[in-house]
Amino acid sequence: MSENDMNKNEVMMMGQKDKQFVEKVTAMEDDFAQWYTDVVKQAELVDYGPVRGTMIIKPYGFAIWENIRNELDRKFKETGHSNVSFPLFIPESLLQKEKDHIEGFAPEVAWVTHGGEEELNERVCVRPTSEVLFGEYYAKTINSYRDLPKLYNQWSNVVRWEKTTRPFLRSLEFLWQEGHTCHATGEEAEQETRQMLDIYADVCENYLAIPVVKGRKTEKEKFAGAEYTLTIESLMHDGKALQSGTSHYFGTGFAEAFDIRFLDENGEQKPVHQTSWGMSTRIIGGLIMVHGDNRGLVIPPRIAPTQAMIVPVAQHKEGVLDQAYALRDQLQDLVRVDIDASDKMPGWKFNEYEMKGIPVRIEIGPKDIEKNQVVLVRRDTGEKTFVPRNELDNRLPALLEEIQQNLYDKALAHREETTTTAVDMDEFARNLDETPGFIKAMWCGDTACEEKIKEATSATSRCIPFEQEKVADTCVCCGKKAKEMVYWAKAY
RNA sequence: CGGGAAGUAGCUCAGUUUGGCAGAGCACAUGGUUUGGGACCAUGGGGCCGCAGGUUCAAAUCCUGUCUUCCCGACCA
Repeated sequence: MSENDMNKNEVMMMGQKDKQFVEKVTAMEDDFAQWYTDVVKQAELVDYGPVRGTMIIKPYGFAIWENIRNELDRKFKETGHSNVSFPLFIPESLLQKEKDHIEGFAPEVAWVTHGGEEELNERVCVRPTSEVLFGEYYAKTINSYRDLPKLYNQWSNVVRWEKTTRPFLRSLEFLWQEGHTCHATGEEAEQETRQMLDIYADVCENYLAIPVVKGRKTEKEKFAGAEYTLTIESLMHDGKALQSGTSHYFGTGFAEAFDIRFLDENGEQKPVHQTSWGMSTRIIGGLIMVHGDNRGLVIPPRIAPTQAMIVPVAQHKEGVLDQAYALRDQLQDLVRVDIDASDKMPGWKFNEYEMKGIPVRIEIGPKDIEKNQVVLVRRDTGEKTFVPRNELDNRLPALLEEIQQNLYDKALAHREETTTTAVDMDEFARNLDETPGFIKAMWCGDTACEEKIKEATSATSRCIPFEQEKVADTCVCCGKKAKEMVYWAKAY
């Protein structure tokens, strides 16, 4: 079943009464960008801040971020990393120290020029990322091989003065984590780079139910100042790609610029080998665009702040609320369950929690109490099942797992359906137009071809996947001998 | 940064053409009746008409500037 068919069916399933609801959210087939904006607002994830491009992350949006954060943080700590907090400001002279780095970020840093009324001797920027702060600190504090490895991470906000902005996908300020590590050898640093990418992929696939392609960025797309950048790329519902997490290997480039040296076992001065890696609130944008539908958000159970919402029906009737609360008490050690006992109409609540993407709704009313059952309604398929109370402890967690798996399977199927191969530019352009998604195509390794492809189609190289596959012998653009297979797509 | 659209109650918008008392629906509060897909009746509260100038006896309305949001493009590791 194609995505379009699925959407039509979903709309049909809504029935007559929900037409007014549909008007609240633009249909994704009509205008995907508007659909995204509508969902973000209607699901109460964010509001806009007073400065252009800034956002207020509301309780529900932040709860989702907290769950993602907790999962990542747990894995960082399991792999030996420590959390720290570095300053918000970077003096200009420090930012200038690594040439490629400053060139990459200069166009989008925010500068502070005054403290109160007084002009500063040296202006300071608000961190767009913190490599230089960590670099300067490591230079002061690392002396011996015994100080290595240094495995630091920080959860912070950063500022990049973007021209156009959208909630989560591109905002002037965003939340993320940035890991910065130093190692005695290149091999160890490269292992770290890969390890962190694998953690990002794990969280994406197993918690957010977002399938990813792992690979390396081209020279053109890599991080400013890195030796190479590893990335996980995911595919949104509209066929555009989202860079979902990156892990950079710096070699000794920053160490040399910042003079981060250590004495090894033989008493020799050596530069450290570094990495940095980050994942941001941008991934929430990915979550919305991978799983969402015309009724709003769909949150995968493992990351959902509320996994099941109890909606009492005819709650004014004797015993209904008591039973509903008893149900919550019964379930709350098993799943993240909540109850809406407000005096809103049940239909209002149904729509509200569908908009918020809560994986399962549990209805309990007089008829259910009489039959000693509840009604479970899946958010992903809309399917209703009647479940005896004494089976609920087993069936509910099982259903949540099933939903989690189904969301991943659906997202993967969509990616597979829209991933095509192209051997020449005609086919490339046709695929991009007819089945927007990833295009697998061979590349000669020349940046000029990348630029040409971007100019002609507005698609960019997303990554050189670790899992290579030879789809032709020659470069899709210039026809010369191909070096490697690259995933291409229009990107966010 | 270019092109387009918009900003009036918490939300969606009417009113702007042709200057003359600040409006509706939803939401909110109170009371009552309701409750298996966005209930109903009654009463009530809520406004710097984005902001700053200007024109005028009089500005939501006309003029200038500016800020913000949305869509498209350019830019963006």
